[in-house]
Amino acid sequence: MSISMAKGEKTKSKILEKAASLASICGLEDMSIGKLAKATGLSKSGLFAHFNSKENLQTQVVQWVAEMFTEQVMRPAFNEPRGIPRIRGIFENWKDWIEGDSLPGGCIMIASSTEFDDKPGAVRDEIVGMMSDLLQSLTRTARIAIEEGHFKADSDPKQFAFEFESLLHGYHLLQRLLKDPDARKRSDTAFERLIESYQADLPKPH
Amino acid sequence: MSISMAKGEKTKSKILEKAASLASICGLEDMSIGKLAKATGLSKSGLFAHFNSKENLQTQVVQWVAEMFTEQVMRPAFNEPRGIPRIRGIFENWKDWIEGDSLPGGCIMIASSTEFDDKPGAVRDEIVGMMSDLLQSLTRTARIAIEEGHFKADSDPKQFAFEFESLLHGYHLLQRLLKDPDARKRSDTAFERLIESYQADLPKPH
DNA sequence: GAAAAAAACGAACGGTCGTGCTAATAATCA
DNA sequence: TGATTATTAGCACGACCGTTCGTTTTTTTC
Repeated sequence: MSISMAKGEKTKSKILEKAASLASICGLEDMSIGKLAKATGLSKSGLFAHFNSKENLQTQVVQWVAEMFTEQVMRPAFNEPRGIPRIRGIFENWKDWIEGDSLPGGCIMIASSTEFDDKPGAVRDEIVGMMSDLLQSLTRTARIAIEEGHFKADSDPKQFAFEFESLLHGYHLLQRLLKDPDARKRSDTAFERLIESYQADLPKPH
Repeated sequence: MSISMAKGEKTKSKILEKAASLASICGLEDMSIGKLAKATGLSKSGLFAHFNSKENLQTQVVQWVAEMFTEQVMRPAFNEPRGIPRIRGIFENWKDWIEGDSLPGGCIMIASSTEFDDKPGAVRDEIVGMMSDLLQSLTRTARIAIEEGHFKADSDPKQFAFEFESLLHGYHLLQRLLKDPDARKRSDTAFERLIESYQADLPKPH
């Protein structure tokens, strides 16, 4: 009766998956329960019963996306060696993620950041937490690069995280709004310049 | 009868001003005609008559905001000397703009870029045009910095424009979503690093 | 001033929104 | 299997959506 966790959770996952797709295209607010019900084949009220408010649904979509992001962008990169290779891994995976390999509408985290920055409430709080965690992860990864001697010892890891994150936002703009065919090249160039400027002098002698 | 251009245009401006404020907070799509009517004191139908569809209203809001941006961010910076000072001017003015000195909800251009990147239509087209123009202006300004000898001769002005724009998006995130008290400092540091890396060697002897 | 034109209003439309209820169905447990 | 519980559906609600239309008010023009 209590440890079951059966059918309900299964369909809830299906719903959240569709919801993430839908929200990535039309936004978390514009994603209505009616549309989502149609997309999943459920009835509006049947779907609603899983979450007990729209705010709840939105919040859980954000959590779902955050897990997805961790799984597809961060975790694979942590198989890379510590330091710059790992940072490069995050960069590459994140670009793929933005291009819509997972969500058809691109990176919800970036989109919802601007959508909810002036809408107080539980959803905003969730997004703030998610983005804070992300920046913290990036900061940690930069700190590791310092420890490994890849980055200059006096580098500011939080500063690096900020500049790294900014770059991805820029890529998002070029790729998804402007559909600039040079988007990858532009962000790659900027990324190399960024790495270079943080990189420790005296690269290993060839 | 034809050259009049009187009361109508005046209230239309008032409407667009309020609309820009409202949209900066809740988004272009979530800004409803009803809310806007309440905010302006007009009746819903009276307001609607000025634009003949919501899409039209949204489009004109985007145009209005673009003009406002040019007026408050770009134009004052063009009083600065050509080259780096002018670029610095744009950067400073844009930060003020994002902080909400003009629009309470921050930079609509950035917000609507992610809101409409997957919604085809006239509004999206308008936003694309606006952002393209903006990047073009930034590119031109960087080219001038090359001409003035401030930037390295082999600098890629479009590349600079991309990195500059990215930075402002990053600032938007820190300032408006995360309310990071170090937002200014972070973006200032990144900006100086950006300028430095494009700057011509051999600064003029002191 | 009166006549003509422009601007704003009020009411209503078909739809969709989020959200409650109650009944039917499906899964689980005894 | 039958009883119980968890999951879905149907229906209805009040509110608001964008939009239309006919009327009234305000502004402009002569």
